[in-house]
This record gives sequence, structure tokens and C-alpha cells, in this order.
Amino acid sequence: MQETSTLGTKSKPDSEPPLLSRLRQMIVTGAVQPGDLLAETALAQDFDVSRTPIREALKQLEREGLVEVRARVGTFVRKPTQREIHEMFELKESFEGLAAGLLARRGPVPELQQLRENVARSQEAVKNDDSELYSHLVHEFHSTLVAGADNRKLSEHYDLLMNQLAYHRIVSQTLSMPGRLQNSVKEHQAIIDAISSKDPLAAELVMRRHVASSGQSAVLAALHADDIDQPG
Amino acid sequence: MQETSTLGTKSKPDSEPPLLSRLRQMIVTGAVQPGDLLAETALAQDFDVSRTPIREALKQLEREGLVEVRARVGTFVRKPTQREIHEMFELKESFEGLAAGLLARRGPVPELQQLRENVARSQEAVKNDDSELYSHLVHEFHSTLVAGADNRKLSEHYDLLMNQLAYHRIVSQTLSMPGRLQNSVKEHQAIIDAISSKDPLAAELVMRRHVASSGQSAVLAALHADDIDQPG
DNA sequence: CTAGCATTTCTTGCATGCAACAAATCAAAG
DNA sequence: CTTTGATTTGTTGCATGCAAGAAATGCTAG
Repeated sequence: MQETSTLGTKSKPDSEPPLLSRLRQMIVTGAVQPGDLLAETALAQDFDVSRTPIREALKQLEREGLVEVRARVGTFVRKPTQREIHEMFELKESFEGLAAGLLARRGPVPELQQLRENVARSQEAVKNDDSELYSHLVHEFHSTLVAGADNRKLSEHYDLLMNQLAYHRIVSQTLSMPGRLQNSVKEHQAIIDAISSKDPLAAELVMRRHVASSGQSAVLAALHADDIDQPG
Repeated sequence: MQETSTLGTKSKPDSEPPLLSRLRQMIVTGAVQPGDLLAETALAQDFDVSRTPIREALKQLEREGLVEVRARVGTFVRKPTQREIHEMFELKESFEGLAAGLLARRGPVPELQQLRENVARSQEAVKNDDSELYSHLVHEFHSTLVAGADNRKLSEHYDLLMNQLAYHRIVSQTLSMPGRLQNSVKEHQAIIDAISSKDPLAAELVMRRHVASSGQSAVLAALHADDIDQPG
């Protein structure tokens, strides 16, 4: 898998250090697993720089909640606790609800057409039982919606949250739950309808219900995944 | 002014580097003003350490949006744009609305008594026309409410936001608007009532309306302050 | 075989030196 | 006086060396 960039939530085009981006990608894509050691010296050799810039990037990632730096022991990829996942889905619901409401309040919404096309392609993906494509489209739908809210601070907080939710293993597995795919597409359509109707309250409400239900599935999926990963 | 800690939003007792906290305090309390240069060498001498830990702290503050590091030029205290202030108040409304709803959902809420006492003291402050005390109590009310939501991730995002909103000059000035003090106390009481009634929807709604109205005042106040600061 | 202890190894924390570059300063020409 | 240019000053970016400490390892005694 060479190009993992298609899934990355960027929205930060203003000169972020390349090292930071690459390290973050390694974590959110699962190229390095929770518990793995990210030693400064080793990374410095891999990226052909000194320890200093590596160290700065790792400290940033610590602040983003993606790694844990234990003094004089090592820097490790972090795995969110069950409680944190629950908390983050509460936040996700709030963020995306806010975004939907803001979208419904905006005058012209160029992103609406993009969302409509997304739903159309999602229906195709469901019909073809292509869960991988569908997973990608779901991410794109939510990402487009938040970006369309036209609130950069919201986008920053949202990106922070989603990176920590480790998109892949937690969100992806959610969708394979039987029956949720069809419902999910219908809900996406309902969200678009509410936004088109310029009804902020309805848009927010529908969006939040949608996130809440998918969140429950996701938390359950994460719980189940834990049973497999760590029987303790 | 020795102890500025009474106003600091902590909620991060887990060993944050002291340097980072002190530098952050200097910014949010206004000890250093927007536009001021924070040179690594000078700070290193002030705090009697080398440039390295200073540098790490400044990079963190850059990520928190409090400073801007311009390569090979200098690190400067940042001032949020008008647009960012508007965006952040939209987020604040969402955060505190979420918190109020979560509080109303909780079983026992130990913080309720604390909030009631806060309102009582706020009434006293209004009666005595002590706007400084009142300003402090308002901050405490909102801070206590968010903390009571029992969602650490929410608290983290909230702290990030509030630090960037530069509590003092933006929020403080808001309250001196004539007539808002009495209204504000009534609204705080209404929020407590909704939470006590275990009515999450009402709690969130009242909270959001409260934040929204205070936000409008705050944005106007910031705009006015800009007229004074920079006529350009 | 086990338990305890010394040692070795590996990691981050911090200090410091130098390079790269931007911006301010100052001098000289018109 | 203004403008243009060279020079000086100041700043961050990065590499590297050493210290402090934690944890793994191996050795020794029982």
C-alpha cells in the first residue's frame, strides 16, 4: 500500500513539517501499532535527519494524543482507552452536529453537490457489496460535511479528534455490521435533505442521531476488538 | 500580581512541563502582548535553562495557536483574527451545550451544589457592582460546568479553545456591557434548573442560547478593542 | 532451578556549537 | 534629503555530545 494519502485528513496546507505528517500517517494508518516503540535514534536514521527534528515531531504527536513519551524509557504508539473512545464519540456527535447546522445556515453551499454525488456512489457501493469503497465514501461524506461548515477552528479540532480515533481499525470495522450500511445511506440522504431545506435544527438533529447510532456500533466494535487483542 | 493561577484552566494534573505552563500563563494573562517577540535565547536566560526545552515549549504553544513561529525571524505572541474569534465562539457554544446536556444526563451531579453557590455569590457581586469578582465567578461557572460533564476529552478541547480565546481581554470586557450582568445571572440559574430537572435537551438549549448571546457581545467587544489597538 | 544483584544496554533530557537566513543598520552615491 | 547597497546583528534550524535513568541481561549464590 503505497499511497495512503487519499484517506488522510489534511485541511492544513500551510506548511506543516513533512516529518510530522509522515509520522502521523504511520500511526493513523496502522503502519505502526499501538505499543510499538518509536525510538528517536532509529527514526532519525530512517528519515536521514538528526534526533532534534524527530524529537520535536514526537512531542507534537504526544500532544495530539497519538503517542506517549515516557521519560528515559521510550516513545510508544498510544491506544485510546475504551472510555476515551466513548468520550470522543460524544465529541464527534457534537462537532458534526454543529457542522450540519452551520451548513444549513450558509447561503450557497457548494459542497452540497459533492455530498449528493457521494450518496449516489455510496448506493452503488452498497449494491455491489464493496465495503472497502463504502468505508472510504463514508469518511469522505463526513469530512466534506465538516469542511463545508466553513469554520477552520472547527476543522482543526475535528481533525485532532479523528486522528486520535484512529480512523481505520475503529471506524472501518463499524460499517461491516449487518444492516447498518443501508440505514447509513438513508441517513446521509436525510442529512442532505435537511441542509437543502435550510433547516439548521433539523440538520443538526438528524446528523447527531446518525453519529450517535454509528458511535454505539463503533464503541461495541472497539470493545470486541479489545477482546481479541488483549484477553487480559 | 503574583498568583495568576486562580484563573488558569488546569485540568491537566498529569505532569505537564512547568516551562510550558509558565509560558502559556504569560500569554493568556497578558503578561506578554500580541506581537511581542519571544526569543529563545532570552527566555533561556530568564528561565535558566538551555534553548532546547524553551524551543520545545514554544513549538507546543504554536500548535495551541498562542504563538507564531516564523522561521529564522522569531516567535511572536499571536492575536486571533476577528474571524477566528467568531469561529471559536461557535465552538464554545457547542462545547458548553454538550456539557450541559451531559450534566443533565448524569445521575448524581456533585457539581450542582457548587454551581448553585456560584450563582448566589454572583448575585451578591452584581448587587455590589463588583465587576471584577463577577468576571471571575462567570469563568468559574462555565469552567465548573464543563468539568462536571465528566468527559476529559471534552475538557481538553475546551481548555485549548479557552486559552486561545485569551480569557482576559476578550471575555472580561464582555461583561461590562450594561444590563448583561443581571440577565447573565438569571440565565445561569435557568441552566441549573434545567440540569436539576434532568432535562438534557432543555439544558443544552438554554446553555447554548446563553453562550450565543454572550458571544455576540464578546465579538463586538473584540471588534471595538481592535479599533483602539490598531486604527489600521 | 530459582532468586537476587551487578552490569550492560538502550532510551530520552538537555546543553551547546554552527549554519542559514531575515531584517535592521549604516554608509555612500546621486 | 532620498535611495541604494553592503554589512552587521539577531533569530531560528539542525547536528551532536554527554548525562541521567530505566530496563533488560547475565552472573552468582543458594
